[in-house]
Amino acid sequence: MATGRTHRPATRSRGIPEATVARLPLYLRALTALSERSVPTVSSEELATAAGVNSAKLRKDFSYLGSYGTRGVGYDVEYLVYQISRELGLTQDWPVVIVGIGNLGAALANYGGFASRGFRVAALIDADPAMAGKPVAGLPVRHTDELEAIISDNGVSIGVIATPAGAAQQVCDRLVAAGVTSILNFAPTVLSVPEGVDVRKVDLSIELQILAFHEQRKAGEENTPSPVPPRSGAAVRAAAENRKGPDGDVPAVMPA
Amino acid sequence: MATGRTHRPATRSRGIPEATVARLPLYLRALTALSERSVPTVSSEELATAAGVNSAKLRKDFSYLGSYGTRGVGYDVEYLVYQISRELGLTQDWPVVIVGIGNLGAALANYGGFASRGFRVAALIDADPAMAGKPVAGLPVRHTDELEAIISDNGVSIGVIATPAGAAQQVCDRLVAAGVTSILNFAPTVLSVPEGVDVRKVDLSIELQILAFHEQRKAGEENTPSPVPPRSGAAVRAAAENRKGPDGDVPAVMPA
DNA sequence: TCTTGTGAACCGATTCACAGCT
DNA sequence: AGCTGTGAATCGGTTCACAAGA
Repeated sequence: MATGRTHRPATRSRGIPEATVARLPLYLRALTALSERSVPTVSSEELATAAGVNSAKLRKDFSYLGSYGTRGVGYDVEYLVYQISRELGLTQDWPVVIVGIGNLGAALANYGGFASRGFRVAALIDADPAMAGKPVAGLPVRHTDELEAIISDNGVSIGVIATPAGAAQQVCDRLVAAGVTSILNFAPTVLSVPEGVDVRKVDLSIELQILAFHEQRKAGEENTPSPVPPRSGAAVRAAAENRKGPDGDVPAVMPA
Repeated sequence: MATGRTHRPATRSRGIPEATVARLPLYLRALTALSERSVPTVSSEELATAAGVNSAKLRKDFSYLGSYGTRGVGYDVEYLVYQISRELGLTQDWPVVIVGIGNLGAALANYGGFASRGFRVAALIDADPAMAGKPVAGLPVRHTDELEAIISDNGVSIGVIATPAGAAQQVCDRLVAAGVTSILNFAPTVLSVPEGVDVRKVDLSIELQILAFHEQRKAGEENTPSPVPPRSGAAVRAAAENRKGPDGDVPAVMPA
């Protein structure tokens, strides 16, 4: 990595670990709840419990932001809410576009958590001309033709893709060409983007498959004598040759 | 962690790294696409590109499953599809329930990728009596009262929570009490579950906040002389005392 | 000759444990 | 006395680079 490394003398060097960044929203949510209950201060232990992490991790995370706590006391809730909000960039507002207003896109448009916390739905975009003009979540759906204009008119830098998998890459390309540099992808495809563009993926079926893996594991522990019979290299090859698995024909596995 | 450590003599020890498990669905998707195009074999390099990872990682991942490739040739697509499917537990089918049939729940119910790949929507459940009986995605919505019966009648072990945040924990408790041991949570809350229950979280607003963080970082690199003015401990304390941030009053940050 | 499979080095993140401050 | 902040140890995961094998 050849980042110009801002040579700061003694103070905290920029560069918060990615894992920490991913937890800041969690802390922020917990802190916001405390703030609403007018709790003035909170210890790392209490806050960690509320956020579902352990206290050492939380303290280390906060230490990357600066020394915002008070030894012997804890953290000032309001102050921390502000610091984390600022660190995450939530003190400014981010216009976002949602592309693909099917069931999921509509659900996202209606999702309340979207509007709060500095995010604002600037436009809903769909390729279906029949959708154009229809109001969804109080906004008229715009046609894909307008995509570039919408992005630049609103200074949109974050795009949400909720199209079918087949359309995702080309929508992505258009978003990027129009100036979007952060993408949240709900379509079950790998998107390729140029350097400098961030993509985050939310994939229902991947999550379910991960759960199924562990679920199967649990079931196996209870009643299987040997969880999976280990197979020798020879057996493996043989099975590969005649398209057979250890327990019968290879089943037709469904496409994504 | 006090897992009984199954002492297997020489053969591959059980225990696929979590990071690897999380990528198996990705490989499976890429392989399924190749399979549909009747591609017989694939090299680690090609498959890695299709799945959006690097080839060394992919080979290491596969090595945990066994020696399923052929040196100098690559991997047999059909065979690998089957092996990964089996490893993930997709050769059996998993009945799932979706609780909370609002916009999101309905979108999930309609999501095609759900039905394929061994997952079957056993029931849609909602607390609103007015919803009961209404068909969503071809299934009648059932009332929450029936939750326990539905779980046990259908042998459901995977539950999807798409309720508002406030209801999520109690729905979770009921699911777990009824026998569910894997939960996919779309509600923006930390769920607490007993040992042995897996929870995976999908959280739109967290993903957006992470993107915003990086987006802000990008913007800062272009035009800010010094990204964030470093603040001394004294200044920090002072700010905390009078509820002030470095650039004004602490703004009212929205709740989740 | 080509591509897999894997030790070994490396790197980031988590946990431990305690010094430092209130 | 109590709780934060952080070096040091540890762990899990990634990358490197090459030996093994088709």
